[in-house]
Amino acid sequence: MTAADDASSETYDPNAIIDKWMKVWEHNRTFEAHGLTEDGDDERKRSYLVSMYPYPSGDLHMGHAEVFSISDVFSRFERMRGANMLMPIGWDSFGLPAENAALKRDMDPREWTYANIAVQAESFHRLGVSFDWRTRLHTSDPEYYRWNQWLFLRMFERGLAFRRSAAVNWCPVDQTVLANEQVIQGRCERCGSEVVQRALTQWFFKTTAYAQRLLDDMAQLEGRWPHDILAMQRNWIGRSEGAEIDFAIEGRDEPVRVFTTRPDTLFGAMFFVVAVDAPLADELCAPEHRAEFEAYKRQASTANVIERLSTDRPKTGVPLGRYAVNPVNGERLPVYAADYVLAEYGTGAIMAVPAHDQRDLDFARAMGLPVRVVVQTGEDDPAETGAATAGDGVLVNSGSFDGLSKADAIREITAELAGREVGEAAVTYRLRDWLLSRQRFWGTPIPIVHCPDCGEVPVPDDQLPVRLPETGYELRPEGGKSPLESATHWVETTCPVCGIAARRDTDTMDTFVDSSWYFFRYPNPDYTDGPFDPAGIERWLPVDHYIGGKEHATGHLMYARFMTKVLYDMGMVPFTEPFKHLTNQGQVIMAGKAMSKTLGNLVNLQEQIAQYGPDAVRVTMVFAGPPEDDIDWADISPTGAVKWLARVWRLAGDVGSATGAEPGPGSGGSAGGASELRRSVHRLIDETTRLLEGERLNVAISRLMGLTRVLRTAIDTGPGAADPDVREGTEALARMLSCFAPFTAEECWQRLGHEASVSDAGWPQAEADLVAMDTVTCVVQVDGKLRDRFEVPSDSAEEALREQALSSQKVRDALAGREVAKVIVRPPTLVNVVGKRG
RNA sequence: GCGCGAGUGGCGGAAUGGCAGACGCGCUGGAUUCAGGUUCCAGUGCCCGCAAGGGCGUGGGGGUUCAACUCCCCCCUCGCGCACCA
Repeated sequence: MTAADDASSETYDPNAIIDKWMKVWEHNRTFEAHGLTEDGDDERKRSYLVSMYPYPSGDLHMGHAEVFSISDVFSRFERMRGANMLMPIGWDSFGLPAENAALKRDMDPREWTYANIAVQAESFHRLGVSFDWRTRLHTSDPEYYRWNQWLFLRMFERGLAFRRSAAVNWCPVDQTVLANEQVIQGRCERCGSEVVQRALTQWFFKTTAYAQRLLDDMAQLEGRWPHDILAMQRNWIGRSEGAEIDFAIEGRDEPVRVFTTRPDTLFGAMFFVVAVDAPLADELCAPEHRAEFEAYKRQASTANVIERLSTDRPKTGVPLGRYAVNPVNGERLPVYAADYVLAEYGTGAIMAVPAHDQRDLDFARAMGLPVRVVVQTGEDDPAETGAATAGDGVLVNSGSFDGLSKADAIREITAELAGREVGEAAVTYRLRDWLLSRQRFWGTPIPIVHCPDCGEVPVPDDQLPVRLPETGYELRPEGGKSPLESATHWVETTCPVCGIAARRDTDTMDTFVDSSWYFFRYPNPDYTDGPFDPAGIERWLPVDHYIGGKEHATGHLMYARFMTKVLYDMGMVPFTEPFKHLTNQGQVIMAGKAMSKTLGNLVNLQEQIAQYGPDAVRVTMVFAGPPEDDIDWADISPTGAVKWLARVWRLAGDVGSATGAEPGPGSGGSAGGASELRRSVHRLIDETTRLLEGERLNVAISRLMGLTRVLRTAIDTGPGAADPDVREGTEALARMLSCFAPFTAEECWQRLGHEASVSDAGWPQAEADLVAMDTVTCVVQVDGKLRDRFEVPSDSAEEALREQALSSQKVRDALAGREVAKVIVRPPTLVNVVGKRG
């Protein structure tokens, strides 16, 4: 009876078609961008879509499947719509896990890394991701990290790369320092162990010099980056406005400067606090307090970061036996050392105003120090309640400034201090410089030679790259020393300037250096005259659409923005922001928890693919919810996707094998004579298109499912499989499906009698006159509640709809005799009849 | 503590001021099948009712509006980020 009977002897085998189409795409170079670095005659709009590159730890996992499934929908959609699309792929192949794996197995990190890359590359092929494989790069290749070194040297020349001693985050397990961005709640991001503070000499990039620009340039990203990422970055940069104020110190020539956001509370300063780990504390300590101070300092430095972070910990500190002088009233303020003041923020010293700062009040109460209210807010006395008052109010106990509001007082007191040159308005940021040196092997060697005579000497450009030594020595880091220290032949060199014996720097770079610019190199990964090809930059950059997880909000994304601004200042790129549009896909979790080996709740991607096929896994990921939402794999199953894809596959088989219809575009024709089927098909094409434009991928799939049902019904109970309108709809379905399920879509396209590739067939065009509705359903409400509905011409006038509604029996019943107070008409879809009350 | 976001059927989710629950999963019933972990059809928010139909319903409370899942205010719960940043 139906054509389905003819095709029913075959079955849909999603895994049998993988190799076939992989080879076709590769042979036809289907997904290669046109003219990577050369001008061509290609008139199409160029579009550059980048997914955050993977780290090669083992095979691809469910998380990768999600990012790349989503990315591939965006990319294929744009390509089908006529863009000259570049979707590159590379590997973030330096880093700790490779090194730890190598140590465990007693092998070279290179072996482990490149073996994993090979596995992942094959898995990407089998997932059907439409990469241009010519872009492939690995950051651990000397041809790549050479340019990390080159960029480092340019930054060194500009004073943006420098070395200094600082209290740094130290992971005792991984035996390396960590950037602030890599410390999560006091723990190492990698291994989860508690981070401790150590004083070490380390390399930094001067990100603080770009704090204001990182903030200002967010204006370019507003609306095109997720709102919460921008909020996190703004928070992370942490701009504070206030004043810097000089306090004279008795017995010291130089005053000590403090930063405060509340210069209006200066008359309420009752004591003065210096960060216990700041050099200033050591300097200011009077001899009779030395023993007590040293004991406290020791105690504070052994506290780990987690303890330091706990906000409700009682305040502690010791007096230093010195006095600071308040510049506005000459009062002598006792100086304390305490660990609640941070050495790294502001100037490492504060004026303490217990009445109006909770921390200062806590400290004052612990130490029995006086409290003086200087802003009358109407709240109860902080000395009694223990709650500092931070709100607006009127100044009291503040000499000639009494009576001023908070805002006025901030302005006037700052001006007064500035006039006497003991203070000035100031801005401070929470952002710290980027600590980039790591005491590990598997990273980019820092291209500096330490010469006993010349100091820090850059390795000349023509000697780059400084290659990592071959292994064969102890890789295990120890005691804060890089494993490279033990590669004696590598370390020992001569000074490039004076030629005497010198030593190479043995630190390697944070891998976030690698990832801060990799997207610039993709268009020409073999370029040898610089880190990236200017022609590629000109043609493809900045990135039109960047896709990746939001765990990189204040790390990678901040570093990439920083690096782009540095490159802009160097004249190497003509833009200041690298990523025009950012999408954060959610995570794939399992039963409410992140998947992890330790929890034993890993879902294996290859098993899922083996069971359901790559297309069903892709569709399941994309259909599960909006791209930015997490997917709980425990809540969903690819069985629905498999069923749907098989349904489409049978549909294409039925239409392809039906006699009487030739392959080709639909019959077209005028809207007047168009079938209801064609109208439905074109309406669904239109909706799907607009949903994809709005990045509503999950809803777009629901429309394709709807199209599938419409076509099935048309075959079974309508005009049949040979009908040209059915063919038109089925071909449109195959084309649109190719974004989500590329293998199945190719197979359908072939069953419909076409040559590969469906990806070259173009996106179906919805015809406007078919999309437009002749009639619509008009709903009639009484007092806002639905009471009736009728089909009306879509150009119905307001008056006609009003009359029709008022003559409805159901409306009259609902009114129950009440008079009509008002009728709201929204032609042609809604009438609301409002009855009189009472 | 500060910042951001979310709460809709048994589940994932649709609906961004105008028909709440599209689409899918699951479940129930039926058809097909030698068989079914196949396919197809129908049903599926809750309550009353044989039905027609009616009432209730988007975390809670208030408000704006002819009309609120949607906008505003308060509260509750959950998630994420930062966290002694002066």
